[in-house]
Amino acid sequence: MSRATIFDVATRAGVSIKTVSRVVNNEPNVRETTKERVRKAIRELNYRPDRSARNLASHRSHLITLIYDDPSAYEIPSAGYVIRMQQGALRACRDNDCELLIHPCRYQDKALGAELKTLIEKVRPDGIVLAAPLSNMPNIVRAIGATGTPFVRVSSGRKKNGKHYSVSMNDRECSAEMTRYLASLGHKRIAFLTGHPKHDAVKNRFLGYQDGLQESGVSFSGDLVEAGDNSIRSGEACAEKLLSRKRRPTAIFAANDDMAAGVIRVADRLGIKVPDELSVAGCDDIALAQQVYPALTTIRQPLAAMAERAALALIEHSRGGSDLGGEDVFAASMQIRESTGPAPA
Amino acid sequence: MSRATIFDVATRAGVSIKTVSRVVNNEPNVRETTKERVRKAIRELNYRPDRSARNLASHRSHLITLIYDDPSAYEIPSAGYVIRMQQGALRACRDNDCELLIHPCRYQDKALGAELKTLIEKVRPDGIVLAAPLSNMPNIVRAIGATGTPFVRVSSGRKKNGKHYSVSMNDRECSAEMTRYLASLGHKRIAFLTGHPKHDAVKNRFLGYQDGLQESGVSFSGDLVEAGDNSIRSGEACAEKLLSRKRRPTAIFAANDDMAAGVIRVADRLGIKVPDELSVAGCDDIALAQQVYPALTTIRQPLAAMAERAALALIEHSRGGSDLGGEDVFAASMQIRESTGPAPA
DNA sequence: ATAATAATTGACAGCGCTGGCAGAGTTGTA
DNA sequence: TACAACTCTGCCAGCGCTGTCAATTATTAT
Repeated sequence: MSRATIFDVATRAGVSIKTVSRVVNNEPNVRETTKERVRKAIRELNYRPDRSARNLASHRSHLITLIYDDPSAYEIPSAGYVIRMQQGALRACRDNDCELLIHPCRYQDKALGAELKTLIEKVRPDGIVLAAPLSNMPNIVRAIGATGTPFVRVSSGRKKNGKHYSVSMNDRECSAEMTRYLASLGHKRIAFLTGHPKHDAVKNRFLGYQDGLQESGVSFSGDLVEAGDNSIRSGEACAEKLLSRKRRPTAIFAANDDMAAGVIRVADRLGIKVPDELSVAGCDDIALAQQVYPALTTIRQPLAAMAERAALALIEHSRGGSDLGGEDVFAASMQIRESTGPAPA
Repeated sequence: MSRATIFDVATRAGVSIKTVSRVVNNEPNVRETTKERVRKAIRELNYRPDRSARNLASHRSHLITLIYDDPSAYEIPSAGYVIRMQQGALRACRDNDCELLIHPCRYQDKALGAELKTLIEKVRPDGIVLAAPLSNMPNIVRAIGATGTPFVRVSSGRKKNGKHYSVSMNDRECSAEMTRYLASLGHKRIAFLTGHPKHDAVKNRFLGYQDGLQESGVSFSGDLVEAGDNSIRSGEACAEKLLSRKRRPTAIFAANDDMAAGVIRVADRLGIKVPDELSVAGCDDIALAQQVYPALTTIRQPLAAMAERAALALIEHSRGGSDLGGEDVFAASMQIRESTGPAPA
């Protein structure tokens, strides 16, 4: 026996297929008793609307696409970043009768704009969630915008761009908070490791660091800033420079967790006790943060919640709801663990 | 101007829509000159077939669903496992005009069978890739089988089950190889850390360890086996027991990388040099394996390739191709890094 | 050359659902 | 009581494509 169609349900409930459609889609103006009769028939026949037919007739795909830079392409550990985004976006989709399509890609790819354009034309999703760092790349944003498909940018760094709705994080404020926290522990020489210059979020963190110093009455010194590139290795390199000085810093705040892990590793090699002689803080709260010893004090991004909000906005928009505009800012939260402590006397 | 339909293409090429359909779907029996004319029209109109219409008419969804246990549910680091599976499955889909739907879930969930059944009835994918450990759970396999949707089990441990096609790994052989490798370095006291008893793959590794010992002429001793549960903590606990003995092992082979990382951490604390005084080997080659110091010798699973094969088989099957049956076994590969070396004199 | 066969093309009926609109039934109001 | 203003329901025309099958044309065998 083949699967039940809307016609079977209508027949069994003694109504027209249109009425069944109304019940299935929660449209108004159906008498409660009728509704109940239809629901009963649906249950009895185990009826499930056919997605293709529904999509064809309604001109909606019920598909949201999550586009992100593929971490496995570089064997970097931030797979967790992706998983958490997926989790949030999926939550929104599952709650709203949509499906999520994922599209990992490589931000360095010269032809990425064209690739995404083709993808979008093929799939025709109702909306697109564009994750950082792609969300901060003007050519990508432009390519997607050109397709006319609604999209939401999710980025850790805020960026003034009134044209598109975006979901972002208070990166700068949070870095300032972390800096103030370190200062409140008595640290005076707080170093900062900047990250990859192409990565916007990381710039905001540096600004936040400067804010925090100022707010704490600690003067900024360029000597205490080393430039990394987000990798563990670069964190090690920076740490070696900083920790081999006569007056070394008592705290190091890295723009991401990988570099912070590198700092911890170097401190260990040099016999510098963390946190007794050196406090180390990171940013991102990747899985590694809890795997290093001592566990890393860091900043946790509400990635899942951000992606969920983004997907939700798109779904509502596709239902003919609200316009997509403005910006939603999520608050990151400090995760104080074992790698930070009072400044040494 | 709205998007071009098959009708527009047909008109422009001066053929019937059916012929356009033939060209688009690579059906045989279309004259080359006609084909070229149609292709030209397609290019000029930037025509893309409508997925919904096509799916509706062809009774295929062009959707493959990847079902897996959600790592982010436990904050465990093996997000990389999922990412690699996704990558492989996506490759197959992208190459074959299909899309991938992901469905993370929790294997402990009592109602998981029902959840999956609902999902499948709603989405009606052309096929399902079922990842370990779900692929080894009889009730899940049964629930999915009951829907009638073709599925492929992907598991690291082999399992005799003639009924369904499955893609698996030579876990046991590979563990034996690793054990022989350690023995060949002169190690006589090679300890093994078993993993979570519910995790099938891990059992095979223990068997492989025993095989390897035997093949190397090293006698097995229950004293050298400690029971962990796959976590870093349990690896630490096991290592503490093993390394505090009067005659401690000179090599420790852990059933997964997390536990191996725990061993390295303990060795470090106890001042035991790795690999000079102790060789450590793991299994899985998660990102952490390269982040610990020294980098971990381990076994790399061809996860992406396995998932790709699985998805490919499903796609071919959905095209009316081959039956799904039997088993494909993939070979894992040893990754020899810095954590293993000659046995101390 | 002619019949038989194969290759190529087209006509058309759906696939299962939603949107628009009209008709029927109800309630409210003067 | 009559009429307007709702609320509820059904009819039907697609949505854009594929499957089936018949028609037409090219090729090969006799």
